[in-house]
Amino acid sequence: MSATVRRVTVDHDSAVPPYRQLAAILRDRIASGDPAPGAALPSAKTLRQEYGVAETTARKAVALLRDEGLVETIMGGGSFVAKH
Amino acid sequence: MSATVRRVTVDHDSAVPPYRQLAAILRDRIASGDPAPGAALPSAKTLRQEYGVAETTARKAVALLRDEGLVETIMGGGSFVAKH
DNA sequence: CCCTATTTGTTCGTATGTATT
DNA sequence: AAATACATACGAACAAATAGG
Repeated sequence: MSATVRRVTVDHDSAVPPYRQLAAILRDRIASGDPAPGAALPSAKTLRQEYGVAETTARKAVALLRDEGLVETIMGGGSFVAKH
Repeated sequence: MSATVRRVTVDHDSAVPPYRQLAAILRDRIASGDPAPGAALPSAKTLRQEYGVAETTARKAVALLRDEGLVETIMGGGSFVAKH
């Protein structure tokens, strides 16, 4: 019974663009409760470091989640997981 | 009875970001029937030249209209005024 | 209240990939 | 095959809002 290992990185050689991959990763993290509703997502700068993408790419990923209503952003404050 | 002259350019010193100004300009143009429904908007490159903004900024303006359902974009083809 | 660091918003320029014409 | 057009990425820069001491 070997557990399935899921790679949690961004693959720049994939057909799926990095910003969509990162959005998917963040969606999964939120679905698993980390970060929890009301809690902040990592900053764009942190996402850049953690996933090896440009800061602008990280922002684009978060913007996608914002458009989906999954997160709410406060300018200068951060992006937070929506509660409802 | 002097007609009101409306400036149709992007002001980089305005509080309103250029991409929003350009989106408003294009909205007005579409509302006035130019371009007409089904017709193509100027390309991002043309918008760059006509309004003095970066191509990426022009794309962001068009993306806004796309999100509003005002235009439809065909990759490699162009952006067209929605018909309904 | 002030100063500083952090964080998001936006722009620009450049480069590459992919689809259309 | 070539030119045009959209999609995406990266890096650098500055503004504006926020957070913390």
